[in-house]
Amino acid sequence: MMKNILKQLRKAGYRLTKPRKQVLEVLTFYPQSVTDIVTLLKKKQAKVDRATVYRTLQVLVELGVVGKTKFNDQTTMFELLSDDHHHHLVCTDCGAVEDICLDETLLINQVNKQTKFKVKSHTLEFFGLCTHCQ
Amino acid sequence: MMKNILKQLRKAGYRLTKPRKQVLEVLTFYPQSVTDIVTLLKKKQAKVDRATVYRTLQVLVELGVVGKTKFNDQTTMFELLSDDHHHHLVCTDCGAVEDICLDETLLINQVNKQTKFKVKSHTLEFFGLCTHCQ
DNA sequence: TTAGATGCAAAAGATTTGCATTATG
DNA sequence: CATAATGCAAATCTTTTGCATCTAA
Repeated sequence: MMKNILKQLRKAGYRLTKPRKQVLEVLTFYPQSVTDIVTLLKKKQAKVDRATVYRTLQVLVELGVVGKTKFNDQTTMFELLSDDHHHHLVCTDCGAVEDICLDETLLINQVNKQTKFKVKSHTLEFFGLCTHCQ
Repeated sequence: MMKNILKQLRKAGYRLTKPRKQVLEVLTFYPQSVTDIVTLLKKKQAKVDRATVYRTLQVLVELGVVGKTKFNDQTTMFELLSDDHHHHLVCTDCGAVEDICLDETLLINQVNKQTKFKVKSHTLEFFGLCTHCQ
């Protein structure tokens, strides 16, 4: 998995530095804030500057390896992207995040029918109550 | 329209102050950043402090009169909500925003079928190229 | 060896908050 | 007239940037 990402980085002309590997080590398939990531790095004794974390995430998002999502409050979240294109169910009570796979072709079709706008990407998040909190 | 909002404010126990009315005057049905709003207010000679703009927007969002959206970059956007529940087509080239009305019941149904999560709200934005920029 | 990457510190934004003052109801 | 709301300034937080130093290739 991560091996693969490292290859992609190289292919794109980026160096495989220690900080970059360390950031990749703490990234997950669920969304984390920059602060989450920095905290995890500290816990692992990995001394990576916050600015470097930002720079690394920027590169990874560019490569399409990491997704950048905004939740309803303020926070920007980052997560590793798997092959399955999924969305989030965010609990507004406890903050838990569930993944869900949806078929959006119907939606995209609606857009194409209504306008000439060329859709390249989209964001879709759901907010509500998880099983625990309802 | 705005009369109606003022009534809602009153009913909720808020005072109809000059700053609140002035903010409402510059709000639109398309998304604007706080800076946009502050600039418009200045143009109109309305002296409303940035902090007051934030506080007012917070109240209006709470009342469900104003929608708060995040676009892909960084900026938080605010817009008056009309009765029609619509979504945005954001041009990644020129920044233009089109509205579009979609029927998401199919989507919500998919969610309900797959999980016990209780969906209260959702966000859905599309990014791509407008007719001009493609 | 050398250009790209990092750390650090400072800058730039965005948002929030405390408090004395103002003005709505 | 009581108190909710405002303006102002300061405090926080998030993200970006300049630059000297370091390091992967």
